Amino acid sequence: MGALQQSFFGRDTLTVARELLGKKLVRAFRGRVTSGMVVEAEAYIGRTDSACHASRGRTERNAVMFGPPGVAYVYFVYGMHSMLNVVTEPEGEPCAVLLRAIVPTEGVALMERRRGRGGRELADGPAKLCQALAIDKGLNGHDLTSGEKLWFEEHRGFADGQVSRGPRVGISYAEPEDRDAPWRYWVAEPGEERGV
DNA sequence: TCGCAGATATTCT
DNA sequence: GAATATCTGCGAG
Repeated sequence: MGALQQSFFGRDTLTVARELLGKKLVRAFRGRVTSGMVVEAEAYIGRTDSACHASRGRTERNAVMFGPPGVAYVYFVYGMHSMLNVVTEPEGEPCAVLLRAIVPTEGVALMERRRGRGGRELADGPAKLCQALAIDKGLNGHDLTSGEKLWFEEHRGFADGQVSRGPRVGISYAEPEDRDAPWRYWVAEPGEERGV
């Protein structure tokens, strides 16, 4: 099958964030498969980005970002929410892409069960996405190129006209110049999002 | 339909 | 002890 390899992730973070749109995120858990198409992502560029966790130096929590690309960086915030990131750029560069939203494609019923909700609210936020796919900190450091448990596949692409760019969300603590950086990418018209 | 405040646990100072 | 890359519920319009 076509799990995306390290060569895809080991590039410029903004490029990876942009090209991740339209890719399929697949999760295998307890013999069942759930998946969804990525429609929103944000880039966090460690060294020069005050919004990135790694900008304040290496800690035990963000150590994964300093490792090789193609690895999952999962962390906890607000006491109840997990978030899924993918490490990018060559090893030693603490950069990552935060996945903010997906459109469910397989295992929708199971996701609704895990979320206790359905429809558009199913996985249109970083924490919702993790809950829908049963992602928790146990997957921190997981190798996404192995094709096990959690990985990315080719699915479809989006033309530039369908992709919007803008400032990132929830990083008011960052320096103004980083706050305003248009490093968030999302699909303006997925086409079938309102179908359900 | 929109905007605001509370919740909850891990991490860092 | 304080802060956090959020979500949900509630109340008013």
